[in-house]
Amino acid sequence: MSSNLLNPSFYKRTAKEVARSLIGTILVSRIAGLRVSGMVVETEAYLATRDAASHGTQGPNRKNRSMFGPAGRAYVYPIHARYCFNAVTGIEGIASAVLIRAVEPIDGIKVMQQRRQRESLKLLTSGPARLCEAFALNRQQDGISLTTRRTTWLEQNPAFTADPKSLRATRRIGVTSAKNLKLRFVLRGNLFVSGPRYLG
DNA sequence: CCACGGATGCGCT
DNA sequence: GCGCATCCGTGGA
Repeated sequence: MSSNLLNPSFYKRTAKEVARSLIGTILVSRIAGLRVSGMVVETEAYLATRDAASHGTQGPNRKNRSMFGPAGRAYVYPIHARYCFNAVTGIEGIASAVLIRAVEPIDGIKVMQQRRQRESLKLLTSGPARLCEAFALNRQQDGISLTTRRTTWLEQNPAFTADPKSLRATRRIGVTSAKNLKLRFVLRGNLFVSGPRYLG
């Protein structure tokens, strides 16, 4: 049971490795007494070096501080009046993280529908800010540990076997710099992957 | 299915 | 003001 919980050493790797490894794992939140979960099907890595799109490139400030913290904590930031959720990776003091861009809903679908004000399963969690709303993630979760089962965490999924053919790397979505790096990972063909179909 | 434009709040110039 | 790791509704193929 608790052996499924992803531990700090899982996150103490490069953002690219962690982004790839997170595909197929299970994201869980238990907030306001409501538990929801989903399988991670899309991630993006934001690197410690040579990545102009990373929020860490300007050095630490109040907004991005948790990105410089120890691996296995959350980095939640606001954008366009919404929130996006990251897992911090790598070495403490150097900013790197993995953005969770989409999950496939598993438990708590009614709760997600209520929070999202939508019925359609496809629109509940297919996008970084959509899944934050469905999982009730916001700045209150910024900096919290993901390696205890407190409010938000990630688990290994025993039912999922990573078929290398189903894992695909593409360019990241929405970034205005470092566009050409292939740091987005998706489960090929999964209905809940965000963005245009031709990107994989 | 895809492209487009407007809305949204925050931090910085 | 403006940019932003976004979302949603609309309109056309």
